Amino acid sequence: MDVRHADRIADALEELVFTGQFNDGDRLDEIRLAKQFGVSRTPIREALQRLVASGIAEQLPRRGVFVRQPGPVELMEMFETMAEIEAVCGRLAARRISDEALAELEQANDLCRAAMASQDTDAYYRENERFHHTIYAQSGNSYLAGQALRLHRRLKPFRRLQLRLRGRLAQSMGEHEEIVAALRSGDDSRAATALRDHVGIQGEKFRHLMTELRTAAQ
Amino acid sequence: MDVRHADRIADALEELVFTGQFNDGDRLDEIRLAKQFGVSRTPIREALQRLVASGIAEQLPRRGVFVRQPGPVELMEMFETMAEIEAVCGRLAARRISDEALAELEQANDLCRAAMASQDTDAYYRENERFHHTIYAQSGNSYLAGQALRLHRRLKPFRRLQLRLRGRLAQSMGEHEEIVAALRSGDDSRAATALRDHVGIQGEKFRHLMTELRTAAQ
DNA sequence: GTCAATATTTTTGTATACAATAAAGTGATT
DNA sequence: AATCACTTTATTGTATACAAAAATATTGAC
Repeated sequence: MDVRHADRIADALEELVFTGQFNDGDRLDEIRLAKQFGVSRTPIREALQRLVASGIAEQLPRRGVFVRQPGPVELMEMFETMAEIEAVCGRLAARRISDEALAELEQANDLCRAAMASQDTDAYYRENERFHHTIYAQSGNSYLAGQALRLHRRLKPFRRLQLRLRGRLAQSMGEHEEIVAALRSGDDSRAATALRDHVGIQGEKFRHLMTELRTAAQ
Repeated sequence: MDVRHADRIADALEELVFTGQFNDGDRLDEIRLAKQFGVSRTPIREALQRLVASGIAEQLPRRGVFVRQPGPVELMEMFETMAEIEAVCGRLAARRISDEALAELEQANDLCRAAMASQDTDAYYRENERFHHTIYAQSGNSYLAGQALRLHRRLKPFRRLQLRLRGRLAQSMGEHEEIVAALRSGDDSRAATALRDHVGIQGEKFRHLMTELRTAAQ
């Protein structure tokens, strides 16, 4: 457990931002954070650099670092990008996926279904993540998979809100099955479409995300 | 011109890595760099953090920061990802592009052609970039456009090698015209395919990139 | 009381000092 | 000669000190 303070603090700050402990535009005060974490400014500044690099915060030279929560527009753009990237992963995976991975997708779906039945939200999220991560990996392009993973993580706190919608879980499960079927058949454009529609936010999903965002902001 | 040392140094180091002044695995010695740039270790360390964040270098805790040049496999993956992301930009742009932007694409193509005729390599690169950046922007998704731009920049040094291939420029111009035609017709899948094929590396292009890489490594 | 000019405080950015860990060197033992 | 323990050196990570810029407070004129 001998990890650099800077890394530990960066993770902690990320978590704080993601869980809504900071509002958009809040200044991340070095001295205050240093006292809070019981370290000097140096590791705090390194951690802040990491937040800036990952787009969670913004740096104004000689002014400070400010948290930057995505607004509705940017959030929509990020979800659209995620949908398109997952579609690409699916397109490539349809031609490259292994039988083992197909089995893993189905297993993840089974466990998702079980989690849904037993109201085990955590398990559902875990298996849902495994499902998507497997598709990223099966794109056969680890750079692309890394990018997908990165954005997936960035959107995590917002996806959480989204899935509370009544009946959404059952619909999501059906979409997962269509995705697996498309991948199994090797139909790349079908897989791309299925994933794009699954991840994308339109119609009811969009309306719901907006209301959730409004309430979360207060 | 009152810019932070750390930012200036990060840009300089990026440039040094991109222009091949460092080999894969080279350690970026803080003390040496500090003397070289005439500053203390502090801004050097901030700059190194930025390189690590952007994937140009890797950090091993309590060991140092090492430059990480992509090998042939990762490079192919990055080019494939670039091709797919450009395809996505094209797919979205086909439905969203403005008449002004279409005119700008054609102007960029005209200037590309002129640059080709007068052997003005710099002008060619400049207009080629404008062509692609315009398509990113016309995706109507500024987050996606930002990601595309980021990867485009990362691949810049390698694209330079690639385009030296005799006759490649003329072929590239033809592909540009097909892309514009697809965008003008609003045919999203045609635009996606045209861009994917244009950016992707297959057949002769692949073989050529590999030999260029081999010679560049020495 | 308001506004501008100036002084004070705060905060960032950089330099330096120090502590902890890893790497390199040294010598004894087999 | 090779290997292991131990010492020395070098390098990273963190703390602190200082300089410069920005933010804030204070003073004085009107």
